Amino acid sequence: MKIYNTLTKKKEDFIPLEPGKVKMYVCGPTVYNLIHIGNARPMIVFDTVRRYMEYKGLEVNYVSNFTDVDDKIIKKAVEEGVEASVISQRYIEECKKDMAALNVKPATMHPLATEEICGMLDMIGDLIEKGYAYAAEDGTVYFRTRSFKEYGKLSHKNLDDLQGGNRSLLVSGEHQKEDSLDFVLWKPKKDGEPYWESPWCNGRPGWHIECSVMSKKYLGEQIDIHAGGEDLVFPHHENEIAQSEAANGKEFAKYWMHNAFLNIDNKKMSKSLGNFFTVRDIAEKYDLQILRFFMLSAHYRSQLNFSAELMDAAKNGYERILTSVENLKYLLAESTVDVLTESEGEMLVEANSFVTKFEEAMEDDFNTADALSAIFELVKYTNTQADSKKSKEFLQELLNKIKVLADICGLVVEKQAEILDTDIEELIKQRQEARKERNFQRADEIRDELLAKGIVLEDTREGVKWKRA
RNA sequence: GGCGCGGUAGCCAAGUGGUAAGGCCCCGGUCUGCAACACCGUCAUCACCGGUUCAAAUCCGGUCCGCGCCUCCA
Repeated sequence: MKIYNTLTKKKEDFIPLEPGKVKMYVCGPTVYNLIHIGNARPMIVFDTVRRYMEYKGLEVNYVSNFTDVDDKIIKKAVEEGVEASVISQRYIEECKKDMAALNVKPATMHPLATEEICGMLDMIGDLIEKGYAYAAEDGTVYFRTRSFKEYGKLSHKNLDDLQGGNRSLLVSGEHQKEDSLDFVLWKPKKDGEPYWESPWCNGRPGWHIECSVMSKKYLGEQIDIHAGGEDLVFPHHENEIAQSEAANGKEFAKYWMHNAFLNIDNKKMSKSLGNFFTVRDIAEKYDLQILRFFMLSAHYRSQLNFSAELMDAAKNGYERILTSVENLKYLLAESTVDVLTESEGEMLVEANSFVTKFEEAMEDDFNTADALSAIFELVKYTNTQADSKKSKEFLQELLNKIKVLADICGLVVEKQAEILDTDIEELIKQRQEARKERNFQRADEIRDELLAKGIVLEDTREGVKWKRA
């Protein structure tokens, strides 16, 4: 299994610190609103990474936080006149609903920043003691960036460029820093803000320290994979490395994975451009499985563009897989042969080549676009070979293969048993009778009537099938 | 200014040395009362220029175009 490592800018063989086990930390969202579709990309991508690893028999300890203390949360709380925790709790619940709809597995652990303050105070104290951090007059604690010799190794920046290039960005209140590159570990509260007591001042943590602390607490001082959106490379992940490695004295994460951004109609998504979509917005128009399929149709490290046209194309592609699965289930019920024949055995060997292709794609830095193409080839093979004369065992094997591969991608391809309203059932029966009598006008009327109710009929060789539009 | 990424068919997207996967959309056909589904078939020489090589979309140099990050946006 190869993983592209931002740290080394190379694809590397994945070797877990502990054989058979994976410690993985994925930076989660700040919960001040419903999550947007950009937030969904890392969730889907890294959930797929996790699923593939589990498929390969690795035990994945997957930790993903919710940042529940932050300026934006406080701002929203002030606007609504409620406690910050009301806002964060609300959006954590909503986020979990969206994740479930996207078929993103819950993390092994979803820690909250506000519940890990003690650990943060410990780590900050430790950093001060070791000379990596200092408290300013007003109680703000800063990390002494230049004291960490390897600072910049992840984002491949050198400190002098950073300082020189950003001198103009120095803002007021920064004068108390020893160096403009220093970043905040702990900051004083302002009026009306939530705060915690600390040796330096009543205040709250900086953003970066929480991930260092939660990662350490739930996964240990050294982890296998740390992941997130590419915008987090600098400064967030760079700062995490500085904090963790300075405090723990050992390499923090072996592999750093970053997904590229999702654009909307070729522009960066932003509220001011009016092209901002929450996952909930998309759910009104599409089954979220289609969004997941769409996200996996490109490599996670390439920029992906979102548009209604592309979602419609994704819908059609995704349904091609569903149709094949439905057909297999139908044939399975029709088949009267139980045992696999020799020629069917040979066909399964051929079908297996698509499974191999799928795995090879995933082994190569999780090339989901290529992996999906392997599923399509398997689907094509299935559509060509499967018919009601084949044995149940053969059909079941094909069905299993498709389901297993789709499940690695987190795609649900089996519609849940839907219950027909009795009047719909009755209409379908009436239409069949009309067709028998070659009263096609009546048959079409009924079909249109059902279509108006969102029921699409298909007269296949195997009988009448229906689905919701 | 610094660092980095990308330009492959109408659209999306794999492929990083040996004569272009897959999906969507068109078009022709089979099946079908029709439609839908499915199947068969058709559809590109890989931004441009030059170089290396027996051989390049794939390596090197240049040009044009698009994009990202550079202190809290996934």
